[in-house]
Amino acid sequence: MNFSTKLINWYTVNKRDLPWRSTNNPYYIWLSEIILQQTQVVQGTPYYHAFTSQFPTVFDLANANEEDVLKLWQGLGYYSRARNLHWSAKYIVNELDGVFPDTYKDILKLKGVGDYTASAIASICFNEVTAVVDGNVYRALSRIFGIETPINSTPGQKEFKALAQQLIDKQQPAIFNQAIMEFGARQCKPKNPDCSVCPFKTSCLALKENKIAVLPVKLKKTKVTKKYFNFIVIISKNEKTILEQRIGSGIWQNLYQFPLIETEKPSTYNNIKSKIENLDVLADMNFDVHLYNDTDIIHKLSHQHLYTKFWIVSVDECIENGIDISNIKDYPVPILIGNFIDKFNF
DNA sequence: AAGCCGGGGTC
DNA sequence: GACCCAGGCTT
Repeated sequence: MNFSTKLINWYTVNKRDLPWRSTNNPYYIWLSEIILQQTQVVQGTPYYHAFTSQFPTVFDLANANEEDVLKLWQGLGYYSRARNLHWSAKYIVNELDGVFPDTYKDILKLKGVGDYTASAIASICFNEVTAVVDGNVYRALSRIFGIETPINSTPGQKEFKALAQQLIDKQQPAIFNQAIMEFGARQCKPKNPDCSVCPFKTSCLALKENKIAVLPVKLKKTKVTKKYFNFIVIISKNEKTILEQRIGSGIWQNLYQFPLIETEKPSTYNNIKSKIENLDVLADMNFDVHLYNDTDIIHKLSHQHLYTKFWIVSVDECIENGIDISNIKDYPVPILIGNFIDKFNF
């Protein structure tokens, strides 16, 4: 039995019933693929339902405000995905008359769509024979074929793409692509896979040579840096607070946050209080400062650990700028801020 | 080629 | 703690 037949037989028996498997509509497949980039199915599924419900067509998404798209994306992370998704929806509507591109080459022109996502959409929706290579495929192929080329190197990416393209079932590329990803996710798992029930157990080179735990090979790891964040939560007499939109480069682009004072080292009360006094919005005002969280909240991103303090600043005067606290949940915020807003009793 | 970009889960 | 996730963009 050849590779594809073995794989698809396994898939037929073991596949999950997932919402996006019941459609070939490229708009829905696109939504699912963007949502699932670097995201597990269990985490992404609620967002898939939310997006298809709130934006049933590409026109609905294109007509939305970016802020509404970010709000719906809140909590999922990698927010450039949401901004690019919105950009591409407008591009499809304005430049393509709302017709979704139907070839790998044209799908690749969408922002936020790279080789993997273009291959997935082109094969699943349009039966184009373009092999997908995601984290699951890297793991499965590196083990079955005993390939030790680092998967995050340029030669590795080319080698695995070529191998997948050679293996793909040209009669049913849509099924093959979904099958190999599902196989990597459910059978050829990162840790402790049950190789005794694997359809490739007799031929898998990694199993034969006891290399399951060391494959796939990956080049180094990005080192994590520590940052010290102080969020200034202003509460005025007229029940307003200040939210600022993050602009420019860096994390959480275009999301909102309380005014942020970043320090080189853990801050002290006196240290922060003097900096709060210099905030323009509080010029010549009397206020009281107290620390909300006794111990730092450590928010972990992929390459930063944010040691976070929330400082509550009560102002016994009215402020003119700022937003009504009653409307605070309308703004898209990073989950670190969102958790605080949910817990804090304004 | 290397660094950056989230949040949640497993082991 | 280390590693992973239906990756892609910027420098």
